[in-house]
Amino acid sequence: MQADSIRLQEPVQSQETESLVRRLAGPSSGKAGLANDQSEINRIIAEVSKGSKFYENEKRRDKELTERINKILNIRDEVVKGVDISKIEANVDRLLAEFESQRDLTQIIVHVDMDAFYASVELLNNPELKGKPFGAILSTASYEARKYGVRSGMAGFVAKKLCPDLILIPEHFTTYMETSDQVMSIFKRYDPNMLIAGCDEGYLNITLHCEEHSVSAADCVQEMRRIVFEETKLTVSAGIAPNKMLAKICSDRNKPNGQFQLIPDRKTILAFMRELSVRKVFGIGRVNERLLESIGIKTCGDIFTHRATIALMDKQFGLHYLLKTYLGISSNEVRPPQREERKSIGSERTFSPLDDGEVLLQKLEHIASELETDMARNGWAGKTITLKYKLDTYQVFTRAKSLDRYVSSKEDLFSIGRKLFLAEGHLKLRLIGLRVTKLKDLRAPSPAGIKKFFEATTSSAHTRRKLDPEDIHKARHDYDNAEDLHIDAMPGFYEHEETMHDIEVGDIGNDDEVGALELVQDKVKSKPRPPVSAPSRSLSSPAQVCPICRQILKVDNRDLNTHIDLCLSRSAVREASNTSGGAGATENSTSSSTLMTRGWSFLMTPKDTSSRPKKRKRK
DNA sequence: GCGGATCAC
DNA sequence: TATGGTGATCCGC
Repeated sequence: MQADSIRLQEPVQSQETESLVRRLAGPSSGKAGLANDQSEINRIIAEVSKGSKFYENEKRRDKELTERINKILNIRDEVVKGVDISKIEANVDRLLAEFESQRDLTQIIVHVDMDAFYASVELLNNPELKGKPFGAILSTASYEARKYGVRSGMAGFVAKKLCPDLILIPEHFTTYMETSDQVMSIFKRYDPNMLIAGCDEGYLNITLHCEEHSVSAADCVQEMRRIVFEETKLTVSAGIAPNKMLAKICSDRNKPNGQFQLIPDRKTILAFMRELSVRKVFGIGRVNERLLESIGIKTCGDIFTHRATIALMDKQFGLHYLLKTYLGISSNEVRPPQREERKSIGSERTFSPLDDGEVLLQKLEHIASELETDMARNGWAGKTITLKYKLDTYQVFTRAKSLDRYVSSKEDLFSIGRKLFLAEGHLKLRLIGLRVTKLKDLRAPSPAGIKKFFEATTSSAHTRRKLDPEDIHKARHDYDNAEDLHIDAMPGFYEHEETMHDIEVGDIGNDDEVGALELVQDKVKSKPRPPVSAPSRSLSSPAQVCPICRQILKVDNRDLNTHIDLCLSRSAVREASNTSGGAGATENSTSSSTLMTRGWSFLMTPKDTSSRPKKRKRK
């Protein structure tokens, strides 16, 4: 077969090609949904994309990632040299035991997830589409279309190539939002305190409901799904588990129109996690998947196998996060996002590439105007303005300015944005946007007058004038109305109350070493290249001295830094394996525990919504 | 404080 | 010909 001969030749091609092809398949591939033969689909996507600016950008990023991986592998090779692995493992195992002791199996958490939500709503309103592959660019694809590899976010012409019969329809955003509200209100009957996480999913804690109605979790969810279907004709999938991370993974298990329960039993959970691909875990995307893969971690079970490596490279991998993932432990706190948790508000627009400064300024002015409206409607002002732009090459840059006063008017937003923009010189852009951070809540009660607060809330926030349809539309669109938040918030899977300063795995560094590192980092040039042209990189590499090993190196700053990383790891490891009883005598372990807790270098920790320890076992 | 990167939806 | 918008977080300066 021809396919075979092609496959035989494949390994000759660089890994780069393989990973690039995967990258092009899009961010969602592998996360959820079909597990069918992706390779042919990926091949088509790569072929059709080839040569475009988008493709070139993906290629560049893929190359950078490959370099990053090589660097990590080098560090790992150095770091494991001559260390007592079993000793490190023993320390990790103590950490695991500590986490284990905090496991909470008492809550019944449900993750509900509408099946192909937008597409399903379209089907209701246009039954003609039934059984046909259709999609709306950038927002949805029916299950039939997904079979062909069509994904949301995909360029129309690529989608058409995958599925020539694809029907493209306009999207009806307001309808989706109204339907979403309808569905959410049903969920709220089971948990009025639920967390809405986007327009088609949410988390519920049904512990109380099940107790009060003497009903099992499975029956409760079954009923909830039935009622949603009866009232809206939409199907929903659900996962039942003792925490948010597990519930979310479970809701994907029997999709579409199914539910899956992970019984709250330690052994069951461990067995479940052992086989689970790390890619399914919230917070692990395409990049982290590849980084983990590079050190042999594909499933959550592999985390345990490689726990020593991870511990030695906590900075790169985030030991605590991965250990909790391996154990299937995460936050089980369910509550709506609070207004004061809001960190930024922004607006941005993509257009066909443009290099006329005047026209770009007009775009910027329009953005400023939209942002003003948005901020006014929701009662925000802010101190820092960030300009964002994307070149026609798809490279993204941001430029920020902090002020000594709060702003919210279009005039302020535009004039600051314009300054930032003009400082960049001549650019060819495909996107421009503004974001405001350091927010002040204009609706927050003033510290001075409680009375004022009371009047304000009763008149404007709670019993405001009747909503007209326009208002509903807008409120849905911009997520943060007082009561009914539709914020795409981080569910906050992991609480890392770091109560374990007494446990150390690889005591990374003493203060001297930290100091040395910082000293060097100060000298390192900031790497972002100037956006337009300007060849980056200094050409020659002056000789430099490593502050740790005193070796003289003829390398540039970046490589020097890599070298120092190695040196630091090495000495840290020596120390860790030389120190007998590493954990015992460290009552005051500020430096190491700081480093430990800070080690989230690339595995983003979903936000820890502090607060309300449900049943903290220890203080 | 700033800028780049990653991630979720 | 052609690949989104909003918000969050973390790291390394």
